[in-house]
Amino acid sequence: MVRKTKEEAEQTRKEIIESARAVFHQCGVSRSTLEKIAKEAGVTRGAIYWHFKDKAELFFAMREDVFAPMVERTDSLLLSDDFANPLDAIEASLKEFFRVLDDCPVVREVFEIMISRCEYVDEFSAVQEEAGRPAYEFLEKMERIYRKAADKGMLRQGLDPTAIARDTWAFTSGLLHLMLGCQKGSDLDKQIPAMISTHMALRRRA
Amino acid sequence: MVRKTKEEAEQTRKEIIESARAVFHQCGVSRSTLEKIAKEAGVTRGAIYWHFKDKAELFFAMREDVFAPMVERTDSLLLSDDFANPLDAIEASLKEFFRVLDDCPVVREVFEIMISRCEYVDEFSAVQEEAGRPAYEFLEKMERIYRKAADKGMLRQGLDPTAIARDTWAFTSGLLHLMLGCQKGSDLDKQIPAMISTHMALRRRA
DNA sequence: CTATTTACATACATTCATGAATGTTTATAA
DNA sequence: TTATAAACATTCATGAATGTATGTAAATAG
Repeated sequence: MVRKTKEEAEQTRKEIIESARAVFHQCGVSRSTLEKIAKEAGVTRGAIYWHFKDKAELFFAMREDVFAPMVERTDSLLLSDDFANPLDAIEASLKEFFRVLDDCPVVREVFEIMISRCEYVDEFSAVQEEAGRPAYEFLEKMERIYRKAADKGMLRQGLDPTAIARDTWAFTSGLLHLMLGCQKGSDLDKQIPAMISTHMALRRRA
Repeated sequence: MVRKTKEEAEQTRKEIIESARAVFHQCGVSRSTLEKIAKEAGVTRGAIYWHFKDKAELFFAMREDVFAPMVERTDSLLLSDDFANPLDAIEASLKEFFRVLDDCPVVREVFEIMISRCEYVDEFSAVQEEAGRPAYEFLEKMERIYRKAADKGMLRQGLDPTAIARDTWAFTSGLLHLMLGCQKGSDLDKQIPAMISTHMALRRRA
């Protein structure tokens, strides 16, 4: 039985991506053979080669599925007008980001793959650059919002918006890596909201 | 010409490690074949198998060569008695860490390999755990020193040593990852000392 | 209704990469 | 001085993994 309908084909495409995520997460990207992924998805390598040019393209597709919604989600909080204090927008956005990471296994797995189960060389160095752009955009957003907070007088005296934006930038990156890196026996997950609160409290007006 | 003297053998061992670092950095660990590494070192795979059980063991050796001196170096500053203010010890230690990373290519390459050119699965998941321990020890040290600073009255009012230790922990991890990840065209390197100063200034008594 | 694609499965050729086995000198210990 | 073992080089067998080429049945366009 071959030649499925268009919707069925789209479904197998999704199943291949799901399987790729599972196998990537378990074996690491380089040790994940297309045969394993195909078997996990209940298809043959032929199906994968039909939908994707090679493993790299499959990897990109898997990543994009998760990244875009994530950025949109956090940005909507970051740029929301519902917060009188811009610092509250930052705090809410950061907490939302890590909350999703904490209780959405799909998202978490993709981030774990990207952080500790992929080697960024050759075809994959492009991924690293693409992941670097959102990071820099995050920095710019932080700077803008901290400046707005300063204008509104919500920032603690003597703080430079650019400088503390960089501090928040590094803090967020580090939190992400620590959460996904040293997960095992640690109860870090539960302390993250408090850590974010502490971080923001450092820059609130007394 | 075979059967070198003991010192010569030790020398080729070191050359193998050097070559492994170069090849790991260029190709990523999984795509680094022992043949490539051997050729780079001017030996054959036989030599590598003589000195190391397999690629993983070679990887561990390469890592250990760089890590231990690094921890010792930063710890000596961190636990030094030369600083009247414990916060100065932290600041000096962090700056020293990133200074070495910045102008010692060997150290930088090893960290880059560990962060973005290695997949932490199977044999290598042990590496991640070993790298996680120093991270937790760093957290504990931070906590102790911040507490000491609090006792001496050098800490800004209302700050909890444990909480800001975690903040510094995440900050440092993030700085490391940002520095090694998004290196390319950014001038991040030059801003790192200022970022550390800013970070510490946030917790100094006004 | 049939011609053409689509959406795969199957088969094949080729290319590494590994680990072990074995060979070969030569330092070194006795 | 010689036996032993160190420090490699060479060779071999084997097992993936990849990409491509080809087969094929069913959906769909006309």
